[in-house]
Amino acid sequence: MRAVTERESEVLKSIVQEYIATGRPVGSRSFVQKYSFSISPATMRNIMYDLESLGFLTHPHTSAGRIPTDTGYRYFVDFLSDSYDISDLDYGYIRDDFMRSEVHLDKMFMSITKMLSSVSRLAGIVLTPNPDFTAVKQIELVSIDPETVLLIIVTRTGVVINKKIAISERVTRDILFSTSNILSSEFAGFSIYDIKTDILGKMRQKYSGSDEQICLDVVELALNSINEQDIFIEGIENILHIPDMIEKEVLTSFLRLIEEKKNLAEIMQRTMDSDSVQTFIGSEIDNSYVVGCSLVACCYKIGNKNAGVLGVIGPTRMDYRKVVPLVDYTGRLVTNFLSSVSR
Amino acid sequence: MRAVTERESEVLKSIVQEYIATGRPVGSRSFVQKYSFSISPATMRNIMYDLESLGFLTHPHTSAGRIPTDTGYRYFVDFLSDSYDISDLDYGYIRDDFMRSEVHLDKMFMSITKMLSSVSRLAGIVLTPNPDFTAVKQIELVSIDPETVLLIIVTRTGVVINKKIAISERVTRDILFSTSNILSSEFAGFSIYDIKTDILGKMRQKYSGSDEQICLDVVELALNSINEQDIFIEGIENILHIPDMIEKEVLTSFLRLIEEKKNLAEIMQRTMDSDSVQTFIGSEIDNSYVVGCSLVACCYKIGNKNAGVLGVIGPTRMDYRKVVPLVDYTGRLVTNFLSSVSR
DNA sequence: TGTTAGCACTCCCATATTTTGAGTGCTGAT
DNA sequence: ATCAGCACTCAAAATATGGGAGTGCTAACA
Repeated sequence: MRAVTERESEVLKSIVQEYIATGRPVGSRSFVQKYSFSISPATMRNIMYDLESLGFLTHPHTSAGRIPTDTGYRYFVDFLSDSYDISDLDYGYIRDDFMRSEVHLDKMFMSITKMLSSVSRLAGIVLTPNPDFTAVKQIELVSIDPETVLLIIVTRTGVVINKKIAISERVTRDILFSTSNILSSEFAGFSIYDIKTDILGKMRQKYSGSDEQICLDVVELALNSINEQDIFIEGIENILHIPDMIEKEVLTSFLRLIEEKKNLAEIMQRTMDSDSVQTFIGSEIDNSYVVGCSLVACCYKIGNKNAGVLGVIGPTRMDYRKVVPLVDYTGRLVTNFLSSVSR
Repeated sequence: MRAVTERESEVLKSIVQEYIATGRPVGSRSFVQKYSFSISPATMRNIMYDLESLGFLTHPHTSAGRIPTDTGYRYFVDFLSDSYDISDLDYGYIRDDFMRSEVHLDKMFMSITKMLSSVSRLAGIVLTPNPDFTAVKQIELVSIDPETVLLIIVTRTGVVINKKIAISERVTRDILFSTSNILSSEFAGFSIYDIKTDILGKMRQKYSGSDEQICLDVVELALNSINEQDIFIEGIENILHIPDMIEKEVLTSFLRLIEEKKNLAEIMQRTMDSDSVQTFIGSEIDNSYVVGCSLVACCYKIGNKNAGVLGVIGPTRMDYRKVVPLVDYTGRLVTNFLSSVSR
């Protein structure tokens, strides 16, 4: 497959933009006119034909204008879309709004989700931080009945995680207390990830044979089963006011997508490796069923580790030039906030 | 306004049933035929006319059949609908399914919500128990930094509630520890409600002037701010496959309803006073905006106090004969489960 | 060889027109 | 009270019709 020429690129870019703006198939004549191309409609048709052979465009029926394929959007987003500059969009008020919001972390994420949705006029989505990567501030063991111990972890971000642990052997309150102290002093400042991969091993040697050993084992088990990532979605009703979505197939795939939160979390996770905004267009989201929807997402960090993901879900025909910088900006905002709060 | 005659009742009942089944306005001729009424269509028209004057029926336009008004549905549900018998519907498998599910309470509620949605083919909804009414098993205070104490409450149902408390005055670990012990012994077995209304007052007298007094005050504050009721909703996409819902107004009001979880929780709360299944038809849900949606809900208990609410949301034209017993049955199921688990 | 005008053809779409069928409301007779 | 009969209504489906915006192709031109 041959490369795309300069002129073809330019045309493709304009076609995608035009289609994003109007939602109607783009035909040669009016398009040449509107965008003041200095070529005739006939030439435009030839270019369109070529772009179609290359897989970037298609038409709904013989005598209709062209619309972008998923591949076309992909090429547009990767190479052609010049995002608006943040400063042009004036997101200052977002920051102000945001800073006024409560310190409670869950509420913060909820308000971020709402904000993403209301600014983009699409659905906002936030995956809360993977606790593995947040630094532990304090850790505590509390006996709640003879066979159960409650493990409480307070993170630097102020989140409280608790996990019940079944404990078979008899462990006295004193042992719990001393283990708590040991854990707090040894774990403080490290992330759960560090603890699991590194610290626990060292401690096992250090305390082998002692009474506290028993506790260490179950604590490890408990740490491995921590899985407190939540997903927030807001603005579903925005989506329904979008004409593209009324097509039953599209709407169904959207709803199935957001209802299967577990699956959605996995999809979001794929962003975790990257530091920049990622777009998932149509079937790229989930090769099975998704039609007509796209996801724009990026990570936010705690410390210097990617901890969670936030973004926007909407129709494939969305204004990436605006959505991408919005997601980008919001990501940085959350990153900054979390680093200020977990200090 | 005069009373409804026997015959009118019978006709109304059949009309509502017919409309629930078909979704099409019920006209006199075909209706008389289908239901083998021994009257002529003309007479039927007269009856329909009367039912319309009474406010139970309406027509979409002059030459269309009749459809029930919200008042009509209300009358139907209150006086005319003979619910299916549980045994006819064979919900045994629900119980089996359910008993196989995990003991973790959140997961239990989630699976109940899913079950309600999949059996009714509508949206299932569960309001988790008001912690006020669940008995406290254990209570613990843990210092997490000089100005903050974490209050941990474990309920008999195994739910862990935690609440950060800002504490201004210097409180030593020892005082926290002894307060924890006092709280655990004094509170154990009582509900948070009991504690707030009764126990705390008595304790204040008992410990007035002591070091622990300081803690008691903040604990009271913390108890008052506990508000851990969650709402689970599942099966939203079921709703979209229902022809009644495609009307934009209906769909929007449905989505606005379920998106405003806080508001929805309040609506569900209204069921708390009653021990039987409640139906909210159309505007009864929320006198402002709701059109075409109904809520069928009932309470489940912990001990003998109504603790939470579960139910089904769907179009007003839903099959109450099936939905009502389903909700009823599920409520009992959850009640039984909770009493078995909190023993 | 790339560009373009011209032309035949296609097909959607909006609009109007007609037909059909299920319905109502009324009236006068039983 | 009940009901047959009839005129009337209206939505929805089926059927035209014209126009507009589009494509693809070809042949000529720079």
